[in-house]
Amino acid sequence: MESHATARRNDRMRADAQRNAEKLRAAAAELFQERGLKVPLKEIARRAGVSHGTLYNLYGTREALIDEVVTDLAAGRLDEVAEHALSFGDAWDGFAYYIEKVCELQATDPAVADVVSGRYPRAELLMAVCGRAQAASTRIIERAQRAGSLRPDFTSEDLLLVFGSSALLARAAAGAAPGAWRRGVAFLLDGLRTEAVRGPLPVAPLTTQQMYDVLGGLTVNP
Amino acid sequence: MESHATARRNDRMRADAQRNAEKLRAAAAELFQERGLKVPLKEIARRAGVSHGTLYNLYGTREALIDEVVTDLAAGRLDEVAEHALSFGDAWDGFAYYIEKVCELQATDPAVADVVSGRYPRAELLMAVCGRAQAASTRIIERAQRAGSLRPDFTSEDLLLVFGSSALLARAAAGAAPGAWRRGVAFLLDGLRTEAVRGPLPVAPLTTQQMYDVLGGLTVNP
DNA sequence: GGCTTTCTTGACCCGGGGGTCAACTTGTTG
DNA sequence: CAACAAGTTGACCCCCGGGTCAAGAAAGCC
Repeated sequence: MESHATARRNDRMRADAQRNAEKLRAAAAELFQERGLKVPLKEIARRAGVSHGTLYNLYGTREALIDEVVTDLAAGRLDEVAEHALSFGDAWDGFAYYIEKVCELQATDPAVADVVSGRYPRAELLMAVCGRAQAASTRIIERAQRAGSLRPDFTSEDLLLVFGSSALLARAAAGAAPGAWRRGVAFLLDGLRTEAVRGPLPVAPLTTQQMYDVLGGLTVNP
Repeated sequence: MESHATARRNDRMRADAQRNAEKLRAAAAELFQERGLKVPLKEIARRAGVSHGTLYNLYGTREALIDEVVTDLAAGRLDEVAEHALSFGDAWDGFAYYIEKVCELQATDPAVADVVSGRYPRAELLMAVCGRAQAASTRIIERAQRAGSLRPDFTSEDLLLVFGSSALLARAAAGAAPGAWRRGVAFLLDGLRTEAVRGPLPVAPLTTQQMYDVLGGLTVNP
């Protein structure tokens, strides 16, 4: 069984259908970036100037639309940040850059925030992006730890949780205090240096599975 | 004009109304503690074994119910923690105790989390509690700063934001990784000591108003 | 016990979001 | 240009949560 959108694009679609698909892509991109990945589908259709029935017909699910519209953009930006972080001469600087930049991306683009932390597990391409990002951050973390500047008890699961809560904070503060998240990140970074360590951590690190579960709940619960 | 619930309790209510009010209080207390202050009112009525119409009749608004049921409990616990924090010989230890304890309260009781961070600004008594808590944390912070152990650029607004995001994290992690928040708090505390400071913070502290706005958005947006 | 007043009930309204589908339009193709 | 297939539309369904209110039940008072 083929995925909805994929099947459609391989076969030849009628011209108007192609136009509509394009309008929907554009509208979705806009709204995802403005308000995150869970904007009402009907609203996307409305902005595209198309019936919501058409959206369902062309994409079938929100996840297909996400894969179509958001994944590449997010992937590009995240990869770029990770790559640049690894190019720093000083491992700590690279690590700090990575955290700040990712948090900044999240703060300026709710869609990215949802990619990093929100979790749309049914969006396959998206999940691939997450996997790559996870691998990159592990490299960045381990590099900084090998250099002795990042505390050794910090794990990449911790990092994801940092991203998750920073994203929430940034979103809540977007109107009243854009940039507030920078203070939080700054406090945290100061606490992540090896010299700042004052004792063992109170609980064991999360497993990857636990981390996914937590992230999943982060944007769902409220 | 008198508030709904207050007026009702001063006049003599019919016996069955009193019983229902009590059943509703009990159900609300349970559900608020289980799932936070925004459980559906109809569900509270259901658990109380009463029509939702009765709930509206007896309390009128969610806020009145919150004031009736949650405020005292939350106030008691928060006051107690603050008081104990100030009784520590070492100012830093008191500060650290305060943060950890409040976060723990939030993690074990979603209602408290909503009191501390979620914001129900129409619940008057609740807001009084928030004011007291705010005052207490200011004292705790300033004490630790005077002792030289807490970094001087940390404000009570920062503290509230810490509480806010910790609450979200704790709630998301409640199932998969209870206690995960402790790692976050530990990292942060290490970053809040004066010795950890590595430079000036990137942005100015929030005003109290900004902080309220942010907190308000924290539990609303997702 | 009857009569009044108070209270409770549940059907009903609203809006919002997700999702489906018969009837219609409009491309496309011979 | 006609006829068929492809695509579109919007009315319709669902569930949920908040909120109201006329009718009926129950308490209290004499």
